Amino acid sequence: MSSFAGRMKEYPTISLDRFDRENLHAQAYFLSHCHKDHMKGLKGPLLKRKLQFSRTVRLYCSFVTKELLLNNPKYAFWEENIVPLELESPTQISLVDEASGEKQEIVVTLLPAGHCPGSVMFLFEGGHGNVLYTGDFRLAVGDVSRMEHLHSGSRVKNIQSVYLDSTFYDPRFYQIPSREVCLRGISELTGNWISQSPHHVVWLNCKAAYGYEYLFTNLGEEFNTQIHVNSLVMFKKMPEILSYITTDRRTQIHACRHPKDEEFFLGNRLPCGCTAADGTPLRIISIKPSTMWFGERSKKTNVLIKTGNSSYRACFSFHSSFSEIKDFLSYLQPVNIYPSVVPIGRTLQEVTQMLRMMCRKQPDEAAIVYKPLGVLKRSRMQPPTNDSGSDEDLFEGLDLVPVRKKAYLNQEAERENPPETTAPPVDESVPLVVSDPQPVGQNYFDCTESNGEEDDDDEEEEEGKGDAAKGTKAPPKWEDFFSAEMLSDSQNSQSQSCCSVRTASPSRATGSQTPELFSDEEEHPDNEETFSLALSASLSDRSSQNIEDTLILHPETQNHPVQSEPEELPASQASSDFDVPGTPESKAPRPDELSQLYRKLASGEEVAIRERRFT
DNA sequence: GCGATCAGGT
DNA sequence: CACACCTGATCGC
Repeated sequence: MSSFAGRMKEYPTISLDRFDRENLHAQAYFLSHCHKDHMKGLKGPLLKRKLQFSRTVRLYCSFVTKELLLNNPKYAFWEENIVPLELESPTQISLVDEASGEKQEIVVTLLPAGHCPGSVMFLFEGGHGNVLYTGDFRLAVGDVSRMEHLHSGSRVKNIQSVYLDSTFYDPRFYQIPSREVCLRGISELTGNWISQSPHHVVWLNCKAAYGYEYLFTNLGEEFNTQIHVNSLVMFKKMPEILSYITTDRRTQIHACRHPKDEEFFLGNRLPCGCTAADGTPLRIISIKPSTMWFGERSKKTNVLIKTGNSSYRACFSFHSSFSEIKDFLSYLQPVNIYPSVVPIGRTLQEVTQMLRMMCRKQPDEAAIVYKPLGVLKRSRMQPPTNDSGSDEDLFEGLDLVPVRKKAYLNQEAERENPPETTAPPVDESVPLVVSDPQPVGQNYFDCTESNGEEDDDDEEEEEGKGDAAKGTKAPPKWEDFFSAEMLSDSQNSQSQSCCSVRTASPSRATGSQTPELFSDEEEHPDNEETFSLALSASLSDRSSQNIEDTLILHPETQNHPVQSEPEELPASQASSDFDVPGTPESKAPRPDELSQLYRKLASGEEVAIRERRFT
């Protein structure tokens, strides 16, 4: 769960995904997606009051997120202050200090995050550098290399800091089967079951959260049916999702919920109470999407596990795996990385240390490391700074020191996996000093920011002992996962001149579909009235044959090798300089445009990932 | 009665 | 298999 306190060092007057405490004073708010752990304080009375007195405070998010948010009346007071932004459209925003009238301009670009419908990452470009706040994300290996707005021509933009969804940034979660593979597993199991008879139904035991929608749309499409859910209202403006869900219980695929649904299921009942008309009992299996991960060398990559007579667990992840995150970071090579999550069993120090290895190597640090006696002192460019207060208290409780790469020379080289994605050079061109905030798409920045205060280095031995003492099974040593090769790789890639892009399966930018989002929106199915499936009683009973106990599906067997197909990329890509409309308040789209937008966003259409980009 | 927080559940 | 929630108990206002 996110423990991000809401603010970024570079732009401390804005708050993201946190709306309580210090964040009450922010000049602008950003919501990456509509999960509750990213909405803390968002309906608070203090914030509500603030809005009544402020003329300038806005909440920026995607169109889909706005729609999902306003679906809950508790957030309705935001309506006038929400500015939905289109994906991949750099937008200039004024940050206004209402007391002094001071203004600061910043450009924000929403990038698809693949976490749930409407989920985005925020790229900020302004006087204090380019920073990327990922929110929660699931991107496949290679996806980042196709994101136009992270590039400037053929170069990767110079990213000062990444505020990272580090949920699975731990070698234990080295690999998580791809979305496509997981989907195929679920799809095959579903198909095998429901084709046996009309009485065979599948219950998708999904938690109440957005993110499963793409499962519904894909299954709906594949089996030419609709999935039964409790409510359609949240998707009323998202036809691409809406067309695959229904409140009509006469369907063989259900994702409905009930507070006692597990109990129901044990009694062979669906959460909606649906039964067969003629008294023939339904034959129900449950499929529970949940995260499954595998270590680096594990050959076991089953995406389905049988957990009971008629229940299954299916692999499904909202978050990128360790190797996906590594790919993402080693491509971007930010100067700093700040984790927003500490994986359980880990400590912040460990994660921070692991992340250091993914940071860009700082030239002056190389000097420090390799030329110990203070040779060369490079002159530093100080970023323009108006931080008046101390930054330290921004990150309450979290010891978030700028993470920078150090030399780790003691790794055994033993890595067979080649670097996942090769990064083009980072654009370190000298920033123009910004006198005029208009020009956007430009990197102001500086790669040698505050150095500094790094006093805490070696605490990990203690931590390790602590873990052992607690009896927690010690997670694998992370050092093993960063071999010398990898370290040198991230350096090499800087000197590489062209971008080799892999064609990994494009990730769905925005999935779609889920039952109830907000708890306060009830409307439970009425279980008194049992609906009947009007079906013939031809029940082929091969029901209770035992299926093997564990694994059902090996993705490898159907996985198309994700080799790097060359992909027709001219080595010299025309550098399109991005035009940035100055759209401080982003005009409201017309209704027709809007519904198109919703469709795109909601369907998980690959909005971001257009092949055309490098042509 | 509402909200925040925690424990415990899936 | 560790997600993103629920519910229920307790406490303070």
